[in-house]
Amino acid sequence: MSRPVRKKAERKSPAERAAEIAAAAREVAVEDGISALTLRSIAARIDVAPALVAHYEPNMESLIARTFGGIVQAELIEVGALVADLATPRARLSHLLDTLLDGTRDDVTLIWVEAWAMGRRNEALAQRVRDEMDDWHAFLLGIVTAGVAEGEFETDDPAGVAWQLLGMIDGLNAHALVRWGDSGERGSRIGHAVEGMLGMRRGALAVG
Amino acid sequence: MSRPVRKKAERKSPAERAAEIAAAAREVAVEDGISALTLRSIAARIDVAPALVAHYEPNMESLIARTFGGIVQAELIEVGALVADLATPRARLSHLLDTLLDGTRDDVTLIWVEAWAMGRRNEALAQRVRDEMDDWHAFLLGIVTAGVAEGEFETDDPAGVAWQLLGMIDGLNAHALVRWGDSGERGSRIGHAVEGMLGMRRGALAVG
DNA sequence: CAACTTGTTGATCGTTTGATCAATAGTAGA
DNA sequence: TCTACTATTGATCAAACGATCAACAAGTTG
Repeated sequence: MSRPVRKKAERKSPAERAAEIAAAAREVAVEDGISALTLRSIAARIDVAPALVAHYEPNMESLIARTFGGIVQAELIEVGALVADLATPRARLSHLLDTLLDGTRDDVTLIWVEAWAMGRRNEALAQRVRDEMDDWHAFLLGIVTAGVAEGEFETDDPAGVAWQLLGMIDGLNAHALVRWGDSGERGSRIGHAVEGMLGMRRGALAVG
Repeated sequence: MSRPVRKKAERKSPAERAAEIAAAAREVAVEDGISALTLRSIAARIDVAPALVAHYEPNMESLIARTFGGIVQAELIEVGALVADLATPRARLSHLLDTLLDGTRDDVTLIWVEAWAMGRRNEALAQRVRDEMDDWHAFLLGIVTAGVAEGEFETDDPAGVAWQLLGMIDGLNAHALVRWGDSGERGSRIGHAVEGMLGMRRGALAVG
C-alpha cells in the first residue's frame, strides 16, 4: 500500500511555478535527454500533477524546444566565459577545443543529437536548433576572425572554417555517445586538422 | 466504410517471409528513420498483420539493431566499391569525401544520428553501432595507411586520423539534417582540414 | 466575513506502442 | 484422401503518451 504520497502542491505564483517547471524540464533533459521530456516526467520531478505542467505550456513541442534552447544557451555562455580571458585567439581556440572534447559533456551532446533527429518532427525545435547553431557559429567565427586579424590564423573563408569546426566537434562528441573509452584522445586528434584549416604550422595550436 | 482492405496474406516460406520483412524494415527506416520502425509500420508496408512481424522477430530492439546494421553495411560496401578503382589513396580519399558530403545521403545520416541517441536505451543497437563504426574506421584506416605507405600522406597516428575523418564527416552531415542550404559547401570546406591532418600542402587533396 | 479569482488536481479520453495467444487456413507428407 | 504441421491472423492486453475539463481550494479583494 505504498502509493506515491502527494498531498497537495503548494500554491505558487505563475511566474514562480513556470520557472520551477522550466528548471525541472532542464534537469530531466540533462539527465535523460530531451526525448525523456514528458508531462509526467517533469511533473513527477517537482511532485505536481501532470495537468499542471500542461497548464503552463501550450503543448509539448514548445516545451521541448524551449528546454533545449535553455540548456544549449547556458552552455555557450559558460564556455564563452571560460575562454574570454585568454590572451590570444589561438589560446582561446585551443582551450575551447580541449574543453568541448574532454568527454565530460555527454549529457549536452545527447541533447544535441536528439535535437537533430527530433527536429524533423518538431518544427519549433528545428527552428531553435538552427538559432542555437547560428549562435555557436558566430562565437567560433569571432575567434577565427580575431585570429586572422592578429595574424595567427590564415584562411579566406572564416565562416566556412567556423562551420567546419562546429561539425568536427559535434561529430566527435556524437561518436562518444556510443563509443566509450576514447574520450581522452578526442582532444588531441583534432589539432592537426585545425592547423590545416587555419594555415598554422604543425603543432602550433597546442603550444603554450 | 473504406476500411483498409486486406484479404489474407499469401503464405510464404519462413525464409522468404523473413527476408521480405527485413526488406520492408529497411525501406521504412530509409524513408522515416529507425525511430519509425514499429510492428505496425513494417506490417502495413507488406500488407500483413502486425502479429506476423512480431512472430518473426524476438523483439523490436533486435529488429531495429539488425535493420540499422543492414543499411549501414550496404552503404559501406557501395561507397567502398565506388572508390576502389581509383589509382591513388589521395584520389580515393578525395572522391570519398565528395561522395559522403554531397548532401544526397540525408536518409542514412538520419539513421546514424538516431542510432547514436537510441543506442543509449537499446544495447543491441549500441553494439551494432560500435561494430559498424569499427568497420568504417577500418575502411578509412586502409586508405590512410596506404597513402602513408605511398608517401602521399604523412602522419604518426593513422588510426587517430581515421577516427577524426569519421567524426568530421558525421558531424557535418548531422548538421545538415536541420540546416539545409549549405549542402553544396560541405565537401569543399573539409579539404584544408584533411590536408592538415595528413601533412599535405594546401590544395593538394582536391587536385586532379 | 463574504464573494471572487485562479492555481491545482483527479478523472478521463483517444492514440500509439510492443507483446501474447487461441483460432484459422494453407501446405506437405503418409 | 486424410492427417499433421505451421504460417498467418484477429482479438486483446497493459503501458505510456498528450491533452482536456469540471471541480476543488488557497489566496485576494470588497
